[in-house]
Amino acid sequence: MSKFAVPSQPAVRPLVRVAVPVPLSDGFDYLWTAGGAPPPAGARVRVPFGKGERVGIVLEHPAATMLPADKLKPVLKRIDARPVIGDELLATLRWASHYYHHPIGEVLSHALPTLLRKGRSLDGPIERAWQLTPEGGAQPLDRVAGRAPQQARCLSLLSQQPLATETELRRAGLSPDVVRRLTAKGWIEPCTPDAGKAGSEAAGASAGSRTGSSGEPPSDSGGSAPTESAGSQPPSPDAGSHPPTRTTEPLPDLTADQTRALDAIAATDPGFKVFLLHGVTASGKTEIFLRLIREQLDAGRQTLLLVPEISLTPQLVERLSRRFGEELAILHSGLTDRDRHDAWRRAYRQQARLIVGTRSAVFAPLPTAGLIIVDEEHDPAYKQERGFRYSARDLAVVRARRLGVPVLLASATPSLESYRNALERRYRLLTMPKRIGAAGVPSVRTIDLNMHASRHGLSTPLVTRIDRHLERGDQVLLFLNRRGFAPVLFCAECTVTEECGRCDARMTVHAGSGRLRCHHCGREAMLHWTCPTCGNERVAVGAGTQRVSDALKALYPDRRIARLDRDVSRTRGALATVLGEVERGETDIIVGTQMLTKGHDFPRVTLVGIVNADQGLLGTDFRSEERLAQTIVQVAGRAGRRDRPGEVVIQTHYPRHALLAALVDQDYAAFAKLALAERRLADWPPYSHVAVWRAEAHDRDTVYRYLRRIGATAREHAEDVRVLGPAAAPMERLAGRYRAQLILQSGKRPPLHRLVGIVAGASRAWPEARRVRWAIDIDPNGL
DNA sequence: AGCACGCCGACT
DNA sequence: GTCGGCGTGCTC
Repeated sequence: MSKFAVPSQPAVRPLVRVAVPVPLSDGFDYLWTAGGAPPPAGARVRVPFGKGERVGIVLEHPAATMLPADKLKPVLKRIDARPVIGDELLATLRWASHYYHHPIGEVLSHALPTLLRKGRSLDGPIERAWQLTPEGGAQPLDRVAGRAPQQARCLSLLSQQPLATETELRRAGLSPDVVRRLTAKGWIEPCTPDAGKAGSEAAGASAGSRTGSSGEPPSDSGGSAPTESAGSQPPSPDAGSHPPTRTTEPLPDLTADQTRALDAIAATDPGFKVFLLHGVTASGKTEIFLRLIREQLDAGRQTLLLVPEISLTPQLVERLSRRFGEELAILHSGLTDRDRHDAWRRAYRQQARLIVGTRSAVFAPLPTAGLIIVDEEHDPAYKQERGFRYSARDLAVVRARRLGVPVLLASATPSLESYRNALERRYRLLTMPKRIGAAGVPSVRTIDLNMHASRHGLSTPLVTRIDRHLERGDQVLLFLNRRGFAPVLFCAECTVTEECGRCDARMTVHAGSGRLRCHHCGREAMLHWTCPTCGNERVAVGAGTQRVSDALKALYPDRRIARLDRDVSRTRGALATVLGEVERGETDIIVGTQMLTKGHDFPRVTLVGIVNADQGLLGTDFRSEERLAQTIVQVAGRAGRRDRPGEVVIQTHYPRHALLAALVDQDYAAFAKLALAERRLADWPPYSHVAVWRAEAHDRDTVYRYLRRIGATAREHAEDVRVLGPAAAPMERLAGRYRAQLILQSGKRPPLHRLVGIVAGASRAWPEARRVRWAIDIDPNGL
């Protein structure tokens, strides 16, 4: 009778709590009726959900449920015998779901490649790819053809494309036997399919027709009982032999800085530890990575290397592929579902021991992790800006802690968050202040635009310097973070500029195509120079990359001038073509945007001009100065890498600005300390923690009605949390929607997270919440 | 998020 | 008389 009575049923039917990929709840309870032990946490199951069925992931096995018995449905079937998501990753993802206030089902589905999300089996063959070895490439085809025509055909095929997959070879009518014989001779070798493809795309070559189709049965999804093929299990650390990896090139000698950094890492106790490697451009950070990765491979452990964008780092991928060949797996959004599935499973099966990828690769399976590296850790691309708004860099640290492995954050321009952690000894700071070679640190100076007029973005002193460097036969790089011809189309008569109409933004003039384009929503319109209201001739004010490169062509008709921005790189292969021409010295001046600051090095460039630094100085955001400093230092780092001294000039109306002064007179570390002092005074991150509550709708009132209610509720419950707003987002209208935000700020995380949890829980039931698109952004990149 | 049900306008 | 608009509610 008492509520403490022991349940009379001796055996309760087991329950499983399942994460289903819907933006709701922390899991749905189901019955396990199939007998035997229910699937373990991290394994996929197919469950009835609403009218249909979904693939979910088992979270736990609760002893009891709040749900009335008549609502409980049984699990339809088990998909995996073993977890697809191991305990460590599952725990990290549950933590992330909580920390970023995002539903667990969606968080978990982010961690899996599409095919696994849909229920595709873990088992099944992984397609291999083959490429020519140098010896294979050197074989005279006609001689081979005399004795082994099939082998010759295979060699010929592989000389026409960088690699071929098993399917492609089979389609070409080449038997596995031919492939085996050629491998035995050392004329061809297996390689990483995705690496070769990334490389070949970067080289402008077509990767051919290998999409979608596969040699695997198309629908083994969720089918029969899971097979127990050995390959699908996470093997013990030393299962299988370590395939020999190619080291065709001798290891380069280390600089004193590199040796010191590596020694410092080697000298620390094993286990979790965060290193911040602050190495100036060209100080040889990559070689540090390579040595550390090699060490892990030799110990049979996996390394995860995160990079901001694969497509911009073909050089790195190529270098990794050369050194680590078959042990490399690449994960990024540009892969086909099929390739991603394969790469993911190679990591899961430990056939891949080096996993390189962008943001979402932080969720890669790492059954024998030994090290995590985050390259360019300051890069905003690590933050996902929609849906599940996580920071891959921060999650890398969280994951490393749980894995008990070291994590290396590296950058020439560390984020202020990481830098502060290093200064306060929570992270171990490793510095590499010197460049490899004799080039030394470039000289940096400003050009005061108040004293020197600029035409088409170019001031006389800048042009003078360009002259000098060109005459010496050197290359010039001009950086301008603005595409198109001009950002403003202005009528002097009406004093009116052409606006987007859907956004609070001006239309950018694209003179080449004779169009106006909104860079925020993509809207396009015809470009008419005559003003529609008064008929006056309008003028283009300001300069974009197109205008600057046009002006340079007029100024230097005999020089080869190239432009690189998103407009150019949209054309397939154009990025690689332009970069290749610059690299080979076939270009004299390269003008471009952000794209130039990432990944690629330009060894012949001796002058870097920053056409306009002022946009960043006038930014509204607490992070805009940090971003500008990072951009300037990164682009400056492209100059004079080898034996030639580099020169950097910055055009600005604010040459006395303290930030620029710090960068000109000293270095990034000096800037960072200055910027941190300002952040502390203003109580911005990393000295406070911020969550932004964003909302948007077609109607302005709807947005504010919602956010005012969020604000009121937040203020009601706020303890140690400041609630600011609601206020308009920096661009209030974007693509026809009104956007506003509420800022929650606190010196401590726990009260902030508690408050966000309370308000989020309450607000989900409000009718106001249904009328807006809303999101909670923890640790926002910007406001 | 999907997907249903449900109650009010312009069409064959 | 129907097709279909999206408001509201539900998913173990």
